[in-house]
Amino acid sequence: MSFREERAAERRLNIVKAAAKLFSEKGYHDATIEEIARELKYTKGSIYYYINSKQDLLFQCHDLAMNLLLENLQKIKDSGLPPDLMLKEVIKGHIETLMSEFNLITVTLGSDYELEEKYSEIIIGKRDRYENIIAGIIRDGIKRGVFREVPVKVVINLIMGAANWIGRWYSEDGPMTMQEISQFYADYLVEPLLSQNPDHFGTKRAFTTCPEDAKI
Amino acid sequence: MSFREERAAERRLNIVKAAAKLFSEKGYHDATIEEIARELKYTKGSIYYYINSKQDLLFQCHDLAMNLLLENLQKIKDSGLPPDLMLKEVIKGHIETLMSEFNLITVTLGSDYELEEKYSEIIIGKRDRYENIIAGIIRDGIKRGVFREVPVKVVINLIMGAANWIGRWYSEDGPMTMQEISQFYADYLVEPLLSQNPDHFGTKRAFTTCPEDAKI
Amino acid sequence: MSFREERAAERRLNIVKAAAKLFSEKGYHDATIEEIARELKYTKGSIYYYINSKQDLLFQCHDLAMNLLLENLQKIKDSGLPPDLMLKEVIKGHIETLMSEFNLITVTLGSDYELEEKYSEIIIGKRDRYENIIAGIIRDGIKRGVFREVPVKVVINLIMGAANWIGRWYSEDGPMTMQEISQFYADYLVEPLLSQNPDHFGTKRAFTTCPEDAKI
Amino acid sequence: MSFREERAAERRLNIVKAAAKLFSEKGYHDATIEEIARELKYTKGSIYYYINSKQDLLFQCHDLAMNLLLENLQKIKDSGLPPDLMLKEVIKGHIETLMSEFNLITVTLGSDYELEEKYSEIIIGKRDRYENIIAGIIRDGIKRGVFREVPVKVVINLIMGAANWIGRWYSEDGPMTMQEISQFYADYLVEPLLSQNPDHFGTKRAFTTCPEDAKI
DNA sequence: CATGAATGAGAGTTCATTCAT
DNA sequence: AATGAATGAACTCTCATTCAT
Repeated sequence: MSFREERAAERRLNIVKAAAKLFSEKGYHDATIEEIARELKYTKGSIYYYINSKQDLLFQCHDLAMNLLLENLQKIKDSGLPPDLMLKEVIKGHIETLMSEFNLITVTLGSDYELEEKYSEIIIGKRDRYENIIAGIIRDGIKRGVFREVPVKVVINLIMGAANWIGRWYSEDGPMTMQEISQFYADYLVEPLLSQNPDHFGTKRAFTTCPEDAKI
Repeated sequence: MSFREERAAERRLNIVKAAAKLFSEKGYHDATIEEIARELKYTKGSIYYYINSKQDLLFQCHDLAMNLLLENLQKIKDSGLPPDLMLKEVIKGHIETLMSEFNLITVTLGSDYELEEKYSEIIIGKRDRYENIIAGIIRDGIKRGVFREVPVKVVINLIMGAANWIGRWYSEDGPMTMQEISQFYADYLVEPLLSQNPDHFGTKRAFTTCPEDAKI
Repeated sequence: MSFREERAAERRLNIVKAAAKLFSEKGYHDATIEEIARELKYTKGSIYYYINSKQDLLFQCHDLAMNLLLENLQKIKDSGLPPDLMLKEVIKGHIETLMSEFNLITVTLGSDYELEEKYSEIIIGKRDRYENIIAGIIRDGIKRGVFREVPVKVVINLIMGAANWIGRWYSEDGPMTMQEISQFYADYLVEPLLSQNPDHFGTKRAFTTCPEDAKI
Repeated sequence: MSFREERAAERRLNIVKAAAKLFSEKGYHDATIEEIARELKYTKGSIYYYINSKQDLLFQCHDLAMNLLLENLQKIKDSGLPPDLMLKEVIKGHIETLMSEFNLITVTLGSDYELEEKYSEIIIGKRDRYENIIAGIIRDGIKRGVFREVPVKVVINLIMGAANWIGRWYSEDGPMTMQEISQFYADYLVEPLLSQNPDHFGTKRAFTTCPEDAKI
């Protein structure tokens, strides 16, 4: 990549981040190209030298966010931890990526309908990959007897929902740090998955048995 | 209420529901008043005979949704069930209200920034009331030794996040019915709260101890 | 006129007066039929039983005002006073009618363009009649040597302008009463017209001689 | 000011003048932005590149007009003429500015209520300044014995009213030129103010004595 | 590269007017 | 005689996008 291309790439990234910030603050529609430009001390016209359209900008936010999440997930998957600890790391990593790249991810977790189909297909593809990797970890845990039999996809959605919601209420001024919260979430959300060994104590678990065909 | 007033009220409700449907499908901004009107075979102008503004319509969606949730919650609170069962009912009730009035709630759970301050104040007030009632139930459970000591608000947010996310992925064609899902969520999300009696078995719970000042 | 017709006529008049009030307060465009109706505790629909259109209402304000002015003028013209005193009475009468029917006249003196041609023709006709009567008085004064030779129409416009403007600034709380003001205006505006007898004193009047063809 | 800024400023001025023309012809409400654009062969959208709102446009008309009047007044005030001649110049200058910037001033003299408060405050401020300067001239004349004792503010309003009305009736095809008219007005309106020396001739002035507390 | 300028499609909103009841 | 309901035409304003310079 030549010097010029590099500089252009850097600017493009800045624009995406500025867009993410504004999209996340005011929503896709209420953030105008003008504002994004102003944020970077560009003019409206200049922005269009680097981007194709506002949609494109939104897509790039989504894409960047998914890439970050996937990258983080891959690292954890390669760590060789046992399934329960690995899943906890996944949850913690998800939450921490989420909060460290707040704007970016807020955009991603915002409504879907804003993204045109040709873009949304790509993003949905990555999201599926993300969830499938996690599903793999859980299924592995089940196979190895660490986790109970559960409807895997449902559990993933439950976990993702809980985690994704954090951006809605978390405040730095609250009594818990981000690390404490992510740890708490990880513990809270993995616990019900654990298959407590019936040999050791006769716990009657509250969970209804999972319908056979729901073990997705 | 006279016959005419009744009919007017009914129409107003229809308009709110149609708006909710479109807001939920395409987002607040992309749904136009014209479309809402078309949905009901009204003209754009006629809509304005019943409403004050598009914002007003959005507010009414939010308000209606919160009222439904509060109403349902109140019933459960008055049921006299023990805390763990009551909390499960709360979760099930939340999810089922959510899914039975899908459009309405999808709107509500969408981005906040769309609602102007004068409206959002009211909605936030109701949301706080809702969460405070649930907090009361959990605190009661803790006091009675049914639940462990936990950061109450964090738990509520965790639960709400998990539950609210369902609208994003649930499909009627999936392998689990709404009832099965809500039951599963209730069980899954209440389980980590239960204080398992240490006399009966020496379970080592995974939870980190909750920071003293976070026991909100 | 039957009882019914009489009542209808009365209502029509009330509507015109309410309209005048609002037109005068907020201007023709910013006053809505709805407001006019509300003022009278009617509904928008009912108003249309009595009037044809908003324009019609505006026209009736104009017409009513002109009739009042003409009526008053006629009385003075018939009084047989000498020209200078008569002109003073005209000015005082004009101002007092103007201020006693404040709303009505404010409307009339507002911009013309609001009145559609078919209506404005009628009003302009009456205005011309009004001015012609006054012109007659002045010309008579000139003929009788009481007034100097002046461009009559210009003088009338000067006088009307000064008088009509009063509505813009007069406040009941001011130091002068309406009567004092109208008297002051009458004196001030007639004085320069008086032909001071050159036999008695050699006043060099400031007035340039009036161009012959301007003695309209 | 760069070349570009200069051109932009010029366009803005053109837009204001075009707006003034249409406002003056059809009234603020009946003149549409579309028409203003058409007048300048712009598109509706382009107009909004230069202005903020229609109100803004109206305000700028008012403001420009007041600035012209104030500028003109200042020049006369600095001329060092004796009070009577100075006042005549003021009247002539007022009328001539008025007629040379006909559209602009017609807008200004039109109804007030059209201007929103935040704007009207500014304009009223300037109008007050204008009237106060004239009041100063008259008071000076009174102090120096050139003018009689009169209620100053009332006289100013009388004069302004007479002058402002000219726009309503003046036609270039009439028998008097603008200069002749403005001279006539100046003479006519100043004459009753002059304190004719009672030593030279025993004129009995028609004026009622001015109420003591009205000598504002 | 950058930008001022221009555009046009469309959105929300208002309101005089009509009409069935 | 009165009114709730409905309508449609018009208007202001916004903004993503384009383009000449």
